[in-house]
Amino acid sequence: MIERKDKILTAALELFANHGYNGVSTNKIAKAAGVSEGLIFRHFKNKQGLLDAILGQAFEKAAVLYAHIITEQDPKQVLYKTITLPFSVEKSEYYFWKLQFKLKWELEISGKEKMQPLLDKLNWAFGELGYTHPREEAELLQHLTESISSGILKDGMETQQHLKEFLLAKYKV
Amino acid sequence: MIERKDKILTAALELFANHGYNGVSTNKIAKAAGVSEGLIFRHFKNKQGLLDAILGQAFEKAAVLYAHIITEQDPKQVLYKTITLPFSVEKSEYYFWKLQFKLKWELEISGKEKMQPLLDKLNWAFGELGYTHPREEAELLQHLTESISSGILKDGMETQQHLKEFLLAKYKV
DNA sequence: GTCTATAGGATGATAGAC
DNA sequence: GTCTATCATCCTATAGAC
Repeated sequence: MIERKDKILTAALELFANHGYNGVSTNKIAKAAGVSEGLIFRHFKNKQGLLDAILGQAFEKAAVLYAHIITEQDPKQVLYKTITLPFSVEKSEYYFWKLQFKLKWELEISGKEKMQPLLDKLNWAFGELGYTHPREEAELLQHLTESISSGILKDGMETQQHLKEFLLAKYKV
Repeated sequence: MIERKDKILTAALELFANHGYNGVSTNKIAKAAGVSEGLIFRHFKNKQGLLDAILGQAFEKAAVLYAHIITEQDPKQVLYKTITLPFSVEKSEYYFWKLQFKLKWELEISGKEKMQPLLDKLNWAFGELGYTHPREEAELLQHLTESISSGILKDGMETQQHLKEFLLAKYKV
């Protein structure tokens, strides 16, 4: 039995991911979830509380993905996993992922702190591999995966697939 | 004498760039411009019309910047101008630039077509310079400038400055 | 061109019954 | 937990006077 609270969360996630926070009313969310509007406020206090609940879920999902890279001990594997990460996101987590990018611009929620450990790990990996400017290489690769992710979300994974192969060859991993 | 129509455009640009299209009401725009709300609808028909007018201005500004690169005949200079472009945007055009990124996500206005001639030019330049995969190199560099632009808009130009030097050295331009 | 006033509807949020 | 009814506020847009 699917709880109504979860139906609200699922409907809100999809709507927020597709139309942004300010682009979706609680009325629309209630209708999409097949639930009365008042119930949203019972469960989440207000609209912002609903968003926070979804963001909490997103944070957990992201932490799992990042842990795979941060705990990796082989520097070449760190690069490999970083490059392939945008291409390995599950269909079921697609909306969580899109929401991150949407809110980063709409509400200027940066999520920069969450990326710092990843940047540090890349820095370490490039150093281990003998690159002369590991810090800059790390920032560059992070910028690349960021923009490739954006490309996947906007135009589909097929349009970026060839860049994965190209990057893996370029970094020899 | 500054026309009231321009005051509306200026105020709306700043507000849209900072809070997004759905995050700003015509009431707020009117107050920021020191103008009656009704005047907005006289001049621009509706809120969307106001946005379209601003987007028209933004398009013109962008076309000028891109023309500098597309008309360039020296392949090395094409790379140089592409890399330095995000760092050469005028303070006065900052809001236009930020608005592009905001709307790309909020309203899913891609602006992809506008970038195609730039991508073709980069493709040509990398080919001229003897790169074995000019198409992929072009897409990679475009992704990089896209993400560096994003970084400048979010965290300031200082935070990305060292990447400019690093990229110029990397591409030997 | 510009303002004031206002219509008509949507929005976030609450109260009370079941 | 859930729904219905409702409220005060805000929103886009229009009408009419100056």
